[in-house]
Amino acid sequence: MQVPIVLFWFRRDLRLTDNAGLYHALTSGFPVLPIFIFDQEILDQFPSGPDRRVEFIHQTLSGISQELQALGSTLVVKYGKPLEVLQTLTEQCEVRAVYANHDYEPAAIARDQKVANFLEEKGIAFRTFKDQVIFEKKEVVKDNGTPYRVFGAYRKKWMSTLSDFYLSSYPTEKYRQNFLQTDTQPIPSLESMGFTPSGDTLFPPAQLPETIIRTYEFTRDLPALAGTSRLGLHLRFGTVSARELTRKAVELNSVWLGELIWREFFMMILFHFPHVASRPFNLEYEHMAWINQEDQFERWCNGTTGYPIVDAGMRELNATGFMHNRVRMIAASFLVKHLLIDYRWGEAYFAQKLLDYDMAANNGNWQWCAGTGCDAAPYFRVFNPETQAKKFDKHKEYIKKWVPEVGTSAYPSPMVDHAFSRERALKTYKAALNKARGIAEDNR
DNA sequence: TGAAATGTTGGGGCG
DNA sequence: ACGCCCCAACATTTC
Repeated sequence: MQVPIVLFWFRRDLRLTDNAGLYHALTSGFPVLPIFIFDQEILDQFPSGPDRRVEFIHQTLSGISQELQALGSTLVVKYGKPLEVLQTLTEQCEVRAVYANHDYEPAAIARDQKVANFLEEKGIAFRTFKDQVIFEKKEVVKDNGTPYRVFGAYRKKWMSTLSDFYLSSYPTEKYRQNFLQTDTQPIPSLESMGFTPSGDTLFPPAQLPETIIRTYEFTRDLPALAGTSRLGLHLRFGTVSARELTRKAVELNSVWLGELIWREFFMMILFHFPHVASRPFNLEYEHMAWINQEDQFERWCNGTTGYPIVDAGMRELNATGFMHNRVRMIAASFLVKHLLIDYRWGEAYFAQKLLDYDMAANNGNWQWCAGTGCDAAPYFRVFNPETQAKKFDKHKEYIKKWVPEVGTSAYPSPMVDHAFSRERALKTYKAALNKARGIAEDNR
């Protein structure tokens, strides 16, 4: 004898509070069975060994599972292909609907389309909701209905569209009794999915550091300070609510609010221009004659370029899965402009290493640095790594933390000359544009 | 959310 | 006294 239920499918929204899709599931009139699927096809591409992001998800799911257990319910966690897992579950249980939150990355959209087709065949509703952003898709577009390409204009419209309506929380905790009452199910171990625990179970806290946010614009560029929120990881996996953060940002600091709007800007860009996932937003830069020298890329990855601020950043990334935002810009600019290595190489490296990796933000910011992106830094803006270090790490506190041998014979000399590299970058970018425009004229 | 090159201004030394 | 030069400081332009 089976009771009809609905599923809530956790993806990038790993929290029980203020969760749009979960709220709608809990108020559907049917008991809710929450599920999470470790996507085997994605995880199998990852190298075996420790993976901090998988561990973070695993740890978070354990917490959710315990909370549900205390309510007499459970979280069902599976390791497999989403479609197959859903097929099995819909055979085992009488599922009336599947609830989830919107996911905007191209691969996620394709996955959800397949799931939607399957569920439709079975006569099961697939109900999805906006949750990870304040405004999605076409909610903030120009008056003529086309997407913005300039951040300042987008922000203005975003701000004028904002109202309390968009920021109010979904009171999921009021409906906790609507989880399906059932026995606890175990969560697959990291080992069973091909990973080994790293032994480091510490992650940045999911609370907004109010003091840091209040003074954000005065401290955000100083990598030696803890002057940034470090909430990227939590925004990525939905362990904080975007609505709650935005409410606080409105209250505390419009500059920091701007960072949240940048996040939505790049998500909007990826949604409307999915080609950016693999190609430059500005297609003229497909004509860039990247040098792409592997041994140079390796030195950048390892943090042995001979430019201390770049090396400090890369070593921080390699050691912790985090890099301070100012240093991300300097390191990215160096790879792209000084070494003339395709921004996609750097993008892929950050994707592999960053705990807070988010496709839209990573892609948007790399393209911003490379000058290939939407409303990007102009190509001729070339960071001087030494000037940047003097400005933002005057006393070399950050540099010495990550590059202790700086100033000794153990530290390499600069792998490329700044003045030379700068000139070379300017010439190469200009040549790419000339080529693109020449071809465009031929086609007329 | 640059940096470098070039241009302008104005104070002070000096003949 | 005055013009000239130097050059730092600041502003503008260019990449």
